[in-house]
This record gives sequence, structure tokens and C-alpha cells, in this order.
Amino acid sequence: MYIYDSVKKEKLKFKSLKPKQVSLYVCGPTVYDDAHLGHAKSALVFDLLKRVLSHDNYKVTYARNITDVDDKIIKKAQEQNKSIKEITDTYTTAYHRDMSALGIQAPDIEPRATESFEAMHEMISALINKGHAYATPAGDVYFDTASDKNYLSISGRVQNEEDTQSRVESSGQKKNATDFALWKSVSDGSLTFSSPFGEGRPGWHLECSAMIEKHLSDQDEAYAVDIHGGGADLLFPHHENEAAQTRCSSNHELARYWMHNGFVNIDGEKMSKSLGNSFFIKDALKSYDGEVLRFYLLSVHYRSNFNFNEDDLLSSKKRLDKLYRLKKRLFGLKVVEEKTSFIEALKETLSDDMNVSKAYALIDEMVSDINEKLDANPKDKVAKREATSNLALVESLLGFGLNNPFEYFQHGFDTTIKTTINDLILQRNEAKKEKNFERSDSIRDEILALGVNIMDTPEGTFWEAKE
RNA sequence: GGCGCCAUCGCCAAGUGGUAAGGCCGGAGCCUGCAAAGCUUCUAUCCCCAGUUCAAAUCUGGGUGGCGCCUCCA
Repeated sequence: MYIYDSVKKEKLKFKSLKPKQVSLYVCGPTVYDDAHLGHAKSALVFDLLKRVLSHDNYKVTYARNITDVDDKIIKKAQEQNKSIKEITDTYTTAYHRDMSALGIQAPDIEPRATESFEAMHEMISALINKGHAYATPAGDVYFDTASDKNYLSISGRVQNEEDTQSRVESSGQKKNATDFALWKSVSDGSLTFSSPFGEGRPGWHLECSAMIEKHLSDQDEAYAVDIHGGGADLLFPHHENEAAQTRCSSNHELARYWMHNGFVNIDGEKMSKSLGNSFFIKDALKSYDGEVLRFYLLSVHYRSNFNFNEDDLLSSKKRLDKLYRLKKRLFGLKVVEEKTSFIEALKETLSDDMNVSKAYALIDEMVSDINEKLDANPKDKVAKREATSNLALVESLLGFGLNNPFEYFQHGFDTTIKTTINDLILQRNEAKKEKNFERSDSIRDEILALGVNIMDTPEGTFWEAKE
């Protein structure tokens, strides 16, 4: 396995801390709204990573947190006159529903900030004791960035006093402009938690470091986890600060490898609420099968920015269609697992920093190859056996091709229309049998008008939704 | 202003020193009663300039054009 480390900025041969085991921590969502395509991209990328590592015989422990303490959550609760818990429960459930629709497997551990206060308190205390954090007269506890000589080693930034000070609003009580809150003193009665440092709320960066120590870390290792991932925007300040907290409160660095996925833009523009172009997964799912979205969102290398647009999605879907048409040809066959050159090639390609583009190319070529063989000899048992093995791997490694191939092509058609179409097909076949092609073609026009294509095959007449 | 990323066929997109993958679209053909599907086949020298090298899309320098982070953010 090779992984591009976004801190070292080079592709490295992956070496796990413990033999054949991998600890993976990914920054999850703050649950104050529905998940958008950006959340999907990140979750998909690391879902794929876990699958690739697992197929490489690593035992992967994957943790992805839920941030359920946050100012935005409080704001939302006030706006909607609901409790904090109602908000976080609603959107946590929604997040799980959307991720599941995209074929994303649940992480092994899903820690929540509200369940991790003890670990956070311990980390703050350790930082204070070691002289890396201080309390202000106002009751806040800040991390002292000047006390960490390796601060900024993650993002590779250069400290620039003038610049930083002009852009960061200083509370006046911080020692350095870059210092960040570990514990914020709050006493307005909104949402507070008691702590050894007074009533308040934890700083955002703290929960990840604390939960990693609690759930994944081994103090004897030089790194808390093998891999830490998240969106590219988290590199600074979030991951920089996480790393500082861990480094200064314990004896190890946070992660051996850092992975950051690129952004999802909509029609060339950054997705944001202010631009009014946020694209929620649940809305996308109204028009497209979850697997189609998965296939499309995964189709571009994870480190590149992804420009989402409907035209590209549709041409991407046509690629997945070909996989499903092959599945139709193989429908009902039992999978007999056997090694094929395709399987080896696919695993190897994905082990190269998840080269999905090349993986898709391999799939396209494999599908064409099998089709060609089946065209030449529809009973080619060897080809069929190979094909089922190949597709089984695609399903488990990439997570698509899992649907019933007939239903896949009929997304969005209800039973009534399906019945109508099937009736028309029966009528058309009657006409064809009588060689009444005028009638059969006019029936076909009727069927086409319903938004479907039909195809006559040796196995019967099948129909698919157009586009 | 600081730090960083990117620029490959009409569109999407791999390749990062050894002579341009794959998909979509389009053309031609095979198959088909005709279609659809499937198959075959055709279509780029890699933003510009200079340099290093036997050899560069791939390295270096300089342009031009996009974009990201620096404030909450996947």
C-alpha cells in the first residue's frame, strides 16, 4: 500500500505501527444540518481506504466522530425552538441514513463529543501541568502555541506576526494570536458542561485529540494513530491544533500518515450556504440511485477537487450501466471465487494511493473483454466464472454493482408503470411473432414515449429507464 | 499580504523522466426484421517561453490562467 502523506507531501510506502493492524481516525460531521456532497466525498474516500486496507489483510479499526457540541448546533436549536439533543439526534440519524444510501459502511467506532468529556478534561489537565496551556482571568483555557516548538509542522505554515495579528481577532487575554481555546467559559445558561476548569464548553479541536487517545491510541507507540484523515480545509487550523494538543499532552505525535481529500464544488463554485448552492445528499438521492452517486463521487482521485455537475454525473452513470448490463448477462449465476489477473490488477491499482481512475479503466476493459467472449460464445463457462469472480471483487472492494441489475435500470418507476410497460412488451412480442413489424414498431414507440429503452436479447426482451 | 494546489482530446479523467490509460460525445462497420444493447474501428504530444537531459506531459526558472487555506467548514 502506498499513501500520499499530505504533511510530508510525498507518496510513501505504508507501514503500520502494529503488524497487520491499522488505526484510522477521520473527522466526521458537526450535526447541525443535513449532510451535503462534501461530507459524502470525505466519507466515501475513507470508506474506500478501509476497504482497500482490509483487502490487503489489515485489521482496520476505523473511528469517525460525531461533533455534537457546537455553537452552530445551539443556534439551530434556538432558531427552531428545539432541544440540543433533538437537533443532534435528528441530524445524526439523517447522516447515517445518507451515508448508508451511498453504500458507506459504518465505522467501527463513532465517538461523540458529549460522551468524551472525561478524556478531554484529562488532556486539558495534562497540558496545563506540562505548561502548554493556561487559564485566563475570564475563565477560558487556551493552548499556548508558543510553548510547542513543533507548532505549524503539520500545515507547514510560517509564523508571521504582523499578518496573523491583523486577521485574528484577539481576545486580549491570549498570550499569542494563534493560541486556541481548549475550554471556553460559558455562563449564559445556553449549554454548558461542568469541568475542573469551570462551567463551559470544550474547544472544537480538543475532542478529536481526546477521542483518539481514548479509543485508538497506544501510549507506547510513537504515533497515536496510523492514519488521520479529513477534508483538505481541516489541515489548518484544525489538524495543526489537534496535533499540537496530542504532541504536548502525551509522548507521541498524532498520526503517522495524514490524508486529506479534495473539495466538492458545484458547477465550478465552492459549495456554501451563502452562495445558495449547497447540495444535500438527500436531495441528490431523490433523482439518483445512491450507488450512482457513489460511483460518480468516487470517480475522481480523492486528492483532486471534484467539480460536481449533472452532465458529468450522467456520463459517469453510463459507465456504471455497462457494468450492470454485464451483470444482466450473468444473472443467476453462482459466484465461484477464483483468482484472475483482473483481481490482482485491481487490488494493486487501488493500493497505489487509491488510483480510482485506473481502477475504473480496468473495470471497463474487463467488462468489454467478457462481453466480447460472451458475444463469441454465449456459453463460455470460463468467461462466466471469471466474470462473476471479478464482479464480486468490484462489489466488495469498491462498493458498487450490488443492486439487482434489472431493478437498477428501473430506478424511479413505480409498479403501475412497470406493469404497463410489461404489458406493452408482451403485445409487441406477439406482433413480432406474427411478423407484424408495423404494429410491433408502433408499440415500441409507445414504450419509448414512457421514457424507457427496450432491448431484445436471446434471454428475452428487457427494458431500461432512459438516462 | 502569507502558505499551497492545479492547467493533458469537444467534455470527464489517469499517467509525474523513456516516447500520451479509460469513459462520455461523434464518425465508420459487425450484429439486428428495424432498433436498443454488445463488439470492432477512427479522433490529442500534454497552457506559453526558456533551460537541464541521450530522452520531459513528467525536472528547473519565468510567464499566463484557474482554485484552495489563512474565520466555522468535509
